[in-house]
Amino acid sequence: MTETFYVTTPIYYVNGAPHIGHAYTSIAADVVARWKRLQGRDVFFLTGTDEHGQKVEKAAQDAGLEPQAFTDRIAAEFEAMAATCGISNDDFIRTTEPRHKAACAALWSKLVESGDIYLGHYEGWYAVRDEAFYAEDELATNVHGVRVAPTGAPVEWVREPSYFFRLSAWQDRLLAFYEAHPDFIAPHAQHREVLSFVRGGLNDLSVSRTSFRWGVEVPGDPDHVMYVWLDALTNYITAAGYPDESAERWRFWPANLHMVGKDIIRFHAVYWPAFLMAAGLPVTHRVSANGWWTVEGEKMSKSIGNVIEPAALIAEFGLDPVRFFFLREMPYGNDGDFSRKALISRLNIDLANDLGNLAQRSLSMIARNCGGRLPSMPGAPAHADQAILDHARDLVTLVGTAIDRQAFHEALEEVWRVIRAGNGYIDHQAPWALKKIDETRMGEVLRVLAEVIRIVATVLQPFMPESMGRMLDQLGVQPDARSLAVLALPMADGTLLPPPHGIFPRFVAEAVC
RNA sequence: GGCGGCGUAGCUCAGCGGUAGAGCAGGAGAAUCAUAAUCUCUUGGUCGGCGGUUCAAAUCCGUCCGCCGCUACCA
Repeated sequence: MTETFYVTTPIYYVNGAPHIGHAYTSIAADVVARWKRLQGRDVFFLTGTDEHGQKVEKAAQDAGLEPQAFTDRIAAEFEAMAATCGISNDDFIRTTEPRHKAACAALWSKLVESGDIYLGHYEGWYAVRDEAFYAEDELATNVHGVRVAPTGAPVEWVREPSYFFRLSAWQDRLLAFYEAHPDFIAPHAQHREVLSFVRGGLNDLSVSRTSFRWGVEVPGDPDHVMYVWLDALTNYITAAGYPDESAERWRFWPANLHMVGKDIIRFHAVYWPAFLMAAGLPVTHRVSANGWWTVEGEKMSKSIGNVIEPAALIAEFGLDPVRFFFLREMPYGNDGDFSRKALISRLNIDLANDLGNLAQRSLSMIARNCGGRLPSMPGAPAHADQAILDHARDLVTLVGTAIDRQAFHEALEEVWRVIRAGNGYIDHQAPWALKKIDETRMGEVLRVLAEVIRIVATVLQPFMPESMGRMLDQLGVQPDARSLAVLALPMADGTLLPPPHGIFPRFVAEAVC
């Protein structure tokens, strides 16, 4: 039986339109999903939208719509974003779907049965304007003698009934879990922050609200709706069929990887494993947090007005260059900066000059000097032939281990070392000179290059599916021969190749007036 | 306040105990198959400051300076 692999994006909160932060996380998860498929794994890749909560209720009101109509609209935008970004998700889950509400209710009942949910009271200083509770020591008294939050909003003492999750009881078991699974939280800095947070002690978590209605109703107590994070996190098991553990998709649980933004690491690394353990379910293997994108060195925000929409970006530069840029430019565990200059530089130098041109110069020589047929491999490979072939073949392992650590930029850097070596190889071997003195050797050199490009294009498919598909087309590699396993087999000598066409045109900036 | 991260060539970063590295940018040369793309060589750093440990420190320890993150709900 084929080994399964279950990878998720976060479900995106529908209180605003998709931006490059959402697109980035989805593309990163997509690369993992596509890589695992290339490895031959049985992959389930999930994305979707988180549609409940007071903020959504309010955003709907502001838009003059019923919450469901509002979320239908925004959810459609996120589905469109997935399509625009070439996301290969196997399902798209919305938390307003009946299957999800059923899963939430089932999980809730399970947690009640296990004694991990109890009814109590939530009370504290609440600022209506901020929709947030504040601790006593955060408050100040203003000139009118009114108690106010740090934001200046007046607060009032609120006491409402609430269900609680007995999170405090899970501290030791969580710490034991982290110890037993040192790779559960990535990157390392996030791991430490979570650990320090849990070591600092955990309070029971309020998991229901009575102050608004837009949520999943608590079973047996319709005055309450579930806390949005309990609702939201459950999506990962809903899509696997929960509570039906005989469901066809249940074989994918536990998930292998939740890709998330660094702002929601805690929910995934603390609450989620606690909920799962309390429900007697196995815990996801790994939660990996990515950083933020700044734009031209500045924080991306609506007020600055520098929010970048993925669709516009892709329309201008093309999908694959944008995917490549995101994954190459964001160093694992850090924030990344988005700038037009950097994007154009990556497109022209890395894609057009290095990779595109390597393929074009190699393939056009085969087209013109070998009758467009793939020449034979060297009978006795020269040292230089063997060196670059070995280097290229190592990519399968190097890229694979980097992707397993979500170190996408390292994976790409490894591939580019081979591409640069390819350009060095062709220059040193100078097949255009060999043409006049040793046509057999010229053919061998071109075949080595074809082999290297084939490996490069194969391992880059998850990053740039469409353009690498075209590159493999030009190498005469059949669509069913593009997995990592097939790389072990040589291409067929004499294969007739289609005429080569440039894959990555240079981006020429419009003339500045 | 507590916990943690970062500070290395103009820029983005790797190295984390043993004669300072990569990519990009800059300079010189070569080549001409190719999307005027490529290749080779090269300029450039007292590795934030100061002290300590060590035969030897970007690399370990202390301290100071400067950024940044987390400290219960925006990817």
